[in-house]
Amino acid sequence: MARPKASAAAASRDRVFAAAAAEFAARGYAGANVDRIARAARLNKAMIYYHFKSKGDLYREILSDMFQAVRAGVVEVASSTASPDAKIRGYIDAIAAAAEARPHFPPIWLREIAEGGEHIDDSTIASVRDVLASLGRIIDEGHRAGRFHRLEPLLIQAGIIAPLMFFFATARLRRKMERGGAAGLSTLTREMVVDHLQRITLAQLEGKL
Amino acid sequence: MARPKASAAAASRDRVFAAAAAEFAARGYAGANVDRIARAARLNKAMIYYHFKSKGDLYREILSDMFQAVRAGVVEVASSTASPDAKIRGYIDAIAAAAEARPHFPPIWLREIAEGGEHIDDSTIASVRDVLASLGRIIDEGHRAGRFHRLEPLLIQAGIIAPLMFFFATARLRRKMERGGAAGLSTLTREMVVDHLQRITLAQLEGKL
DNA sequence: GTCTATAAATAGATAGAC
DNA sequence: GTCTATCTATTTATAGAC
Repeated sequence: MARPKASAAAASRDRVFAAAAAEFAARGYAGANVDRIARAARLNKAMIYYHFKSKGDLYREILSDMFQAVRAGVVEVASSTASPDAKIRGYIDAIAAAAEARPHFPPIWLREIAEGGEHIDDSTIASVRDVLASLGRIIDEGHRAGRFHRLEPLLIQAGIIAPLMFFFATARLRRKMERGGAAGLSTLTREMVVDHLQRITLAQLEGKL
Repeated sequence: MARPKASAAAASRDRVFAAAAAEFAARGYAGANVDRIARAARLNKAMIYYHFKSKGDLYREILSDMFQAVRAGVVEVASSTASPDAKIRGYIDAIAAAAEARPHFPPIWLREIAEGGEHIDDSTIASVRDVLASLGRIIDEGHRAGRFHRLEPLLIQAGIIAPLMFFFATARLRRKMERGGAAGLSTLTREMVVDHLQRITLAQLEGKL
C-alpha cells in the first residue's frame, strides 16, 4: 500500500494502483474508467474489484498515499535540528520531491481542490492539516529565534504549494501553448522554480519586503 | 454570449450557460451531467441541445468566456498610461476581479490545467497567451524605465495566478478542514491575498530580494 | 421555444468458471 | 488469482409533438 511500483514484475494490486493513479490524474474521478484502468494494468475489470472494494475506494487510497507521503517528508524536516531557514528550504524541497516522485500528484491535487475535497476522508484531511501545521511550527521556531516575522502560515503555504503544483501540472499545457505560438515556456526548470520559491519565501519571512 | 446572467428573467440560453458553468466547476467536464444542468436551468435536456451543439461545445464556450474576460482585463491594464508598478497591481487586481465575477472560473481553470488543456480550443489558447504576454509587456516597460529587473514572466505569472486560484478555489476545502479540526483557515480575506501578492510581486521585480 | 419519450452507447459492479 | 459474460443503471443525444 505504501509505495507501489508499476514494473512488469509488480504484483497485480500494485499495477492496478499505478494505472489508476495515472487514469485519475488524466481524467479526474468521474472521468476515470475502470475498464481502462484494468487494461493499462494488463488485467481485466473483475480484478480491480478483487483488489479494491469500489472505484471510490481505489481513489481514496491513492489520495491517502499522496498526502501521507508529503506529510512524512515535511514532518521530518520540521522535526530536524536544522536552522529555521534551512527548514523552510527543506519544506519546499520535500513538497517538490513528493510531487515529482508521483506524477499523478499535482493534477489530482488540483482536481481535488476544485471539487472541494469531496473524496478526501478524515485521515487524509489530517495529513493535509499536519502539512500546514509543520510549516506553522517552523515559522514559530524562526520567530522565537528572532529570525522570522510571524506571518500567516496559510498565506505562506499558498505561495509555496500553488506555484509548485502549477509548475508540475502545467507541463502538458505549456507544451500545447508552445505549439500554439508561445515562445520559451518550457525553459523553466524544476530547479529554477524551487530556488525561486525558496528565496522569496525566506525573504518574506525575514521581512525583506 | 458575452456575459450571461442567471436571473429568472434571463433568456433560457443564458440560464443554460450559467447552470452549466456551475455544474462543470463542481464536477468537472466528465462528471457534469446534462440532465442536471437542464434541471438547474429550469428546463429539460432537449433545450440544452437546442441551444448548444453538444456538451463539449457548451463547455468550450464557457472556457472561452472565462479567458476572454481575463484577457480583456489585463490587456486594458497593460495598455493604460499608469506607472509600471501601478500596472502590476492592476494586473493582479484584474485577474482577481475576473475570478470573483465568475465563481466557476477558479475550479474550472484548475481542472483544465490538470487535464493538460484538453478542451481548450485555439482561440482560447490565444487568450491565455495574451494574458502572459501582457505581463511580459509590463515587465519590459518597467525594465526600460529602470524600475524592474527583467525576470522570467512565467515565474512571476505562476506566483500570481496560482495562489489566486488556490485562494478562491479552496474556499470549500478550507471550510471542510476547519470542521476537521484546523483553526483559523477562513480568516484569510480576498484583500489580504491580493495585497500580499501585489507587495511580493513588486518586491521581486524591484529586486528587493 | 419547449416538451415527452426513447434510442444508443457506456460504465460500475458482480456471478461463476477455471 | 485471473478470466469471460452479464446485469443494471446512467448518460449523451435525438425524434417528433405542441
